[in-house]
Parts: sequence; structure tokens; C-alpha cells
Amino acid sequence: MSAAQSLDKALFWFRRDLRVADNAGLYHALKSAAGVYCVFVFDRDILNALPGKSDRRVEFIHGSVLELQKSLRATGGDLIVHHGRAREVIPNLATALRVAAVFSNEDYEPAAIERDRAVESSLKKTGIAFHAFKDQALFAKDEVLTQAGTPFTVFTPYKNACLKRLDAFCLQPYPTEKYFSRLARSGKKAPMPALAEIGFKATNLKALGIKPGVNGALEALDDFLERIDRYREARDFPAVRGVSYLSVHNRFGTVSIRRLARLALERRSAGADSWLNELIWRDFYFQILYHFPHVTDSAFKSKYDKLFFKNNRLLFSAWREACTGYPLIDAAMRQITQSGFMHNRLRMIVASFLTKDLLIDWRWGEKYFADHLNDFDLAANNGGWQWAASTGCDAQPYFRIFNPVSQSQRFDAQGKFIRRYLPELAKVPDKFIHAPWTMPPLEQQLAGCVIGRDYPAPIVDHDVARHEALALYKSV
DNA sequence: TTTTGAGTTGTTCGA
DNA sequence: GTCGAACAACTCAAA
Repeated sequence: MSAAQSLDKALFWFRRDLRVADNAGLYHALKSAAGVYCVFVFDRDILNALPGKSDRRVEFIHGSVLELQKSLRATGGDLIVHHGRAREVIPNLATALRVAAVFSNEDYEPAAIERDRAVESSLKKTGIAFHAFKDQALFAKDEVLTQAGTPFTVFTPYKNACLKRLDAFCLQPYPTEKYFSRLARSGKKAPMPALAEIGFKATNLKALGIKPGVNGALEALDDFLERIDRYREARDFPAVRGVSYLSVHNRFGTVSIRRLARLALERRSAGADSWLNELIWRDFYFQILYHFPHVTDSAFKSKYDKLFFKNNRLLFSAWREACTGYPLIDAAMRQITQSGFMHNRLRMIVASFLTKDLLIDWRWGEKYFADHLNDFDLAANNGGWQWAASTGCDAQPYFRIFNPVSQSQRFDAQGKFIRRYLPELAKVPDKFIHAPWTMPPLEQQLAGCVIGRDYPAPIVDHDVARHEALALYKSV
């Protein structure tokens, strides 16, 4: 787009970028048009595909959109909110408002790319342009390539190439506030639909202390900045507040990724560097999904599509329902079910357990996470699962199999996290908390936790399962 | 074109 | 109890 204002009216379409400040697409819209309408669509195509009618993510989005609308109104603008199919709503609205162009931010998921192409071609028929900008990633598409001009498929060289290019200049915020006077109101009074009107019920989101919107993000960020220098040491312990808890805000764009990277770069501490690394992992998987969209349903390394998983449905139910008999696994699975969050260390441990101990297809686990994680992001979730299953780009070697007991001893030594989610193990001595089936019968009675009655016996023997997994992976 | 060094997060075994 | 090697080669990315 030219820097000079050239359009009369434009429409900005919010998607996973639910903020006004430092929003790339909104900035470009404001800069190019005399008046900018804003819209958000509760997209039936997306909502109908969700697993249920009580979904923390919908409530999070709803709260964030409500706040977004308030802040746009405070500047003299407004937010039009629709409930319908975005691929119909957007072209219809753009025509009705007589805008010259629709602006938005890029989304790299295959389904989103397809939707945007459809919207763009509908708009084209009435002579309306469609523009999308990079906003959710630090670098995207072909910005960071190897010297041979190919996409990176190994993290470390990708990270090094990113770090060479990352600086305060490329992370400068887009100053949307300079152009707030160009925000326009459509004149039509269409009230924001309530959660129930879009077909969803309230969840326990509030009780969990998860606050949506830019204000929720700022609060989480302030809290994390007090802890960021200890991130490297604290991040692996699920019982400790060691991680940022910003993933859900990154998912829905209630905070700017450029701002986060800027803060991390300027901090110059080991903790901040280590966290920046995680932000680059997020970019890395966006980039993998964009260049290799086959990963959504196949192994990145095609030979691993030949893995013959056992896919025992009873074992899968036990994993989902937190009845594996391995306390750390079960506590982690209760955490995701009850809160929609799971600590990153635990995501790796339960993924390793599902694929390498239960010999269940990583796609089953990926789908369960997709249905339950508040911060679910296709690229990161798929990348994480393929990493754990050793089927991905830059995957862990297949013989690296997590031992659910030793991981528990290392990262939850006193069983603090375990006891938080498994009250039935409250009185089990620390010595047995990681493998309660090794408790002598008398101890079981004393702890009020009889194995097989109060807590399940392990559904698989890790040592046996490990050898089976090694044999299976070796066969391909 | 060939060579070289390296690759998120681990576990087990045996000396 | 501690420590190093094996696990398995393979492929990526840069020189």
C-alpha cells in the first residue's frame, strides 16, 4: 500500500488479532483510507466444528471482543459484530458499506488460507480489494530462508537466522493511535450478541482466573515480567508459577508478539533469552505449517506414516480420563480437562506416554489437545505432537522415551502438582507418590489409597512398553 | 560439489 | 553412587 491516503472507506476484519494497539493490518487500513469500519465475525464454520457448546475459547473470544468494541467506541469508532459464515458476511458487509477495500492480518492455517482466498475472490467480483498483513508472527512465509533459498526444517539454524535479523527496528510498534480519528461508525445499531445468542454456555473461565482481552493480557504480562529472569530455571516445574501463561493471549492476539519479543530482547537476562527462544519456536512451527501443510494429517517424515500404532481404545480412554495409574500423567490430564491449560513439560510427558507407552497414534492425542487447549494453535500443537512422536521435522530421536516415573521425580519431586489434581493421593508419602503401586499394602491402608480401589494400578508396564515402542519404531 | 559439524527438553546399562 | 557410552544413523545447513 502507498503511504499516502488513497481510499475513501475501508473495512478492517479482526480475527486472531483482538487488539487495537500495534495491529499491523489495522494500521495499514487506517493509513490508507479516510474512514475505517471494523468488524468481527463469530464464524459458524469455526463454531460448528468445536467439540461442544461449552467452550472456554469462545467465552475468551467473546470477552475479548466485548472489550475491543468498548475501546473502539471510546476512540470514536465502533466494532460491528456478526454471527454467520465469514465467507458470506464479509463480502456482503463490504458491499453494503461501499468500502473500497477489506484489510486484515494473515493467518497461515490451511483452512484460513482457503477461507481468505474465497473471501478475496468474492470481493473481487464487486471490485473490492483484499489486503492481509503479517501480524501474528515475528517472521513469516519466505522471510527467513536458508542460503539455498529453502525453508528451514531444523530449529537451531532457523533460530540463529532469526536472531541475526531481530532488532528493535523490525519490532517497532504500528502506531495505530495516530490515526484513530479515521475510525468510522456505520450508523446501524447492531448490538453485540450475547454468548447464549451464538449458542454457547458460560464456562469456568472466570473462576480459573483467566482474564480475556487486552486488559487480561496486560495483567498476565505484568505478572510474568516480575518472574521472567527466573524463567529458565523455573519453567520446567509444573507446581511452580514459572511459565508466562501468555499463550492464550498470543493465540488470540490480545497482545502484540512484537512487543513481547522487544521486551525479551531488551531484558538481556538468561531467563528472557530462554523465553525468546520459545517465541521463536512458535514462529518456527507457523513457518513449517505454511511450507509443509501436509503435516496436518501426515508425518513430516513420510516413512513414519508407516508406523503401525496399536490404537487400543480402552488405553486411549484411560489416558483421556486420567486413569493410567501414573500420577503425573493423570494429574496433567486432569489439569487440561478442568482448566484448558497444561504445563509445557507435562505436554511432552503425556504425549510421549500416549505415543511411546500406549502406542497410540499421535493424531489422536493432537485432536484431544485441539479440542481442549485454550491456547490451541494448529501449528504449535501439531509441531509439538510430531516432535514428541518422533515423526516431525527436527523431532526427538525415536529412542528418547520419557520415563513417566523419573520425569515425575525430577520435575515434581514432592508431588505438589500431583496432589493438587489427585486428592486421592493426598496422604501417599513422597517416597511413593510417583509410583504408588510400589506401596506395601499396609502403607496403602494408612494412606487411605488402596491401589485398584482408590487409585488405578498402572495400565502398562513402562519397561515392557518401552521395548515394544523401540521395536515398532525400528521397524520403519 | 564435497566436507564438516551439529542436532530442545532422555534413559538405561555396565564399569 | 557416579559416569560415560550406547541408543542409530541421518540429514540439514553452511563453509
